[in-house]
Amino acid sequence: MAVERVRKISCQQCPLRSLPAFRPFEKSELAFVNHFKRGELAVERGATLLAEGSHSAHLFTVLSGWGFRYKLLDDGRRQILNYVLPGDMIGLQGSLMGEMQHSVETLSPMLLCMFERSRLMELYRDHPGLAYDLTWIAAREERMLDENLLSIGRRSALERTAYLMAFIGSRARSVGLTGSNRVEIPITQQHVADTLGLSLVHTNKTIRKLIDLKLVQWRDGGCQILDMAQLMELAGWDGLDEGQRPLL
Amino acid sequence: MAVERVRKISCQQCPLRSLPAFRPFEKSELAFVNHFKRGELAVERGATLLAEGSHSAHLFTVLSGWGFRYKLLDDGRRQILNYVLPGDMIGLQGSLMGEMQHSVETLSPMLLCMFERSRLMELYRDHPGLAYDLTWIAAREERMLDENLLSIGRRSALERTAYLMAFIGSRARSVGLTGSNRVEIPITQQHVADTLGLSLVHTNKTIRKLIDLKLVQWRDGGCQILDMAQLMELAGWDGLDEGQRPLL
DNA sequence: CGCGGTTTTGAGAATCCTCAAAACCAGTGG
DNA sequence: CCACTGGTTTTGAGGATTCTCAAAACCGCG
Repeated sequence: MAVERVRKISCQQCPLRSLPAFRPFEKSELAFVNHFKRGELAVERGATLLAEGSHSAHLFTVLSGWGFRYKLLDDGRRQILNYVLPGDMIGLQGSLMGEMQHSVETLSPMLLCMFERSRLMELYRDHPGLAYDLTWIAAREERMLDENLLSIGRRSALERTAYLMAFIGSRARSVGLTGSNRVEIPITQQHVADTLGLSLVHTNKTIRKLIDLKLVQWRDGGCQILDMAQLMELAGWDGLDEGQRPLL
Repeated sequence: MAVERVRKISCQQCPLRSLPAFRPFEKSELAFVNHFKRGELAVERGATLLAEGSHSAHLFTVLSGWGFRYKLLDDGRRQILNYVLPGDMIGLQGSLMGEMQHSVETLSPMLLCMFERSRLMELYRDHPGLAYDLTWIAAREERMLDENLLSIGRRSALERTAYLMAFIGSRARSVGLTGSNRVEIPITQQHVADTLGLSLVHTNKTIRKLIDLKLVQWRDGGCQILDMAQLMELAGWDGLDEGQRPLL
């Protein structure tokens, strides 16, 4: 995984932080986060950031780029568990519990914020607000997984696909990833299939229906959302109710 | 939900705490948890402990009994997300984030430990170790959901069913729920179906195969695990690697 | 004995899968 | 500039899995 260290931008002037999706931080919190941050990391598309079974889990926050978390069965069947977008933490589970039980791979070039795992205790000791935030972040992930589970378990292929597009689309929109006013998602239909528990062929036929309905577009090796409202309607999904969230 | 308050047993002499599954607590931690605990609650089978959409989420730990978390689609389709056993927390997600996004129902009479949600900040402020534990607990739930997602998404009906039996069985065993040396699980096949994303009929036919293989038994309105190792083998599942975990 | 909840069985149908091959497309090297 | 390559999308066809509908059997309980 060709990796490149780059200079460290201070958290105080992190471009993400000004987005309305994130709650404003106190000066002291910001100072600690900045102290907690070791540096930045640039990785290319297709890199494996964290590997299942590994014990040296690092702790990151995504500054830019897309990725996904997944697990494999012994015979190679893959299940994508969730996607990671700018502002999301990676490796919290592994940092707390020791061994990684899932892998994380990039879908695009990605810029990451690396944290000093050894300072985690310091965080809990001196910054209860941030500690609370970390639990909150874990609970948010849990919530997304609950939704995904509902989707895979109980929605039809068409509903599921519509749900996934709307889900990723609205997450992307919330962090300003609206390239030329239209959300673009750098995933292949194989990723969609592995997320939804469907075969590639059937996924393709299902996506085609969404394309024919003009709800999405498939271009340049990725997906564009054309009509979020209709997708949500089709999926019977109300959207994420998130107010502001913490950004570490 | 006919509810009955009962007297408060001190956390210091909580019967669960002596199980090897739980990490020993410091005196000061125990003292705080005891202070955090408001009292106990006894509910009967079939009670709805927490309801999706509700804002008055309480925070509990299960002392005894079984339950499950679930979500519903508008038309009534139900997805069971996970089960709750003695030692598990209920309502953490809702306590932190405000609104409940799932419901919790009991599968048996249940005895609960109620916590004073207003003291959560106190916990984060004065007990970093416990704060860490709460994040850990959230991460553990996330891990279980990851597993369930993998199962529903990528395992066949037979593998899925074997996985679920082994999963619940080993969780039960880890908290000493081995009634007469054989794990007994108080769920119906409808619950299994709603957990695995299968229809009731197909679930029944799949369970029958496991019964014919003498891996499980179905008796007295519940399920008994006969051969955990074989179930794990069939599912291609390695088991929970959990060491000791916190008990709040 | 009757009742409600649960499990079981059968049968036909819909969904979704696998296999296989073609089409498409961007990037690479000749 | 074009042929080649590897990755991705598309299409067709047959088959397996899983679903729905319907009814019967079972079972503890009042």
